[in-house]
Amino acid sequence: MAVDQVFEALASRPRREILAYLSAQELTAGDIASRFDMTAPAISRHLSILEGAGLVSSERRGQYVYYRLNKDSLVNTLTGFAFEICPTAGPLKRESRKLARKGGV
Amino acid sequence: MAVDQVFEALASRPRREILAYLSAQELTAGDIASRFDMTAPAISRHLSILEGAGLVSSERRGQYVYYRLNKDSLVNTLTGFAFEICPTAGPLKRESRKLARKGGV
DNA sequence: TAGATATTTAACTAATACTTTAATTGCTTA
DNA sequence: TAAGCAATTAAAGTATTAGTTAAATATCTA
Repeated sequence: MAVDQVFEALASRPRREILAYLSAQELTAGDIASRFDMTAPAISRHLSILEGAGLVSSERRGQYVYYRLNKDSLVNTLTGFAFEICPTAGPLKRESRKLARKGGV
Repeated sequence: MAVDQVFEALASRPRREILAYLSAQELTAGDIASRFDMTAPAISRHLSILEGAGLVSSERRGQYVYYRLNKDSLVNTLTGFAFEICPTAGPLKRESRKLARKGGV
């Protein structure tokens, strides 16, 4: 797993915001660009960094390129790191309880 | 919470390694520097970035400055972000189950 | 107090990253 | 095929970052 690239990719607020947008639905590059005060090439670069880190995937459908979030990749990297640094920290355990109560698998 | 600073701080392999070292025990700046092929001033900078992000704390005791990990800060930020992006992703739930089974509070 | 050790700050250099404009590629449709 | 939209790549400039050495600050000890 490309931990270096993941953390590098996350070290940018616009890139984290892109992930947040993609968490709700897949979007075209243009959709994403329209949500930022930034040129299309700039967004394209950010997207390629996110894709290089394995955090998103892209698929061309006709004229458009659709991007979607790779949720497992993101969560695996973050929790993997968190557990490595801090195997039994409180907050994560609290989240765990919450999920367990909800019956989340 | 300074999410920006946290992710900025984590976007550096040596800084993540420092956190890993500190996860086991508190260490002086010199202890840490001796583990890297880097000058003391460079390490000092890394430490101040980590401290600025709230990920570590420092305390001078006599001649030495001891650094320790702020576990909650790290885990809160990472899991907070992971849950924001991806509230019910598989891996985290898997970790949750594991912890629940162990009886981890 | 003088000297030695630990750490940080300052000043500088080299390498990276970000953004913009301009040019290019891929696809659609008239 | 030509025109037009979507998206990326290329080129170039600016800004930020990481690292170095040298100097300053803090503390300990002889």
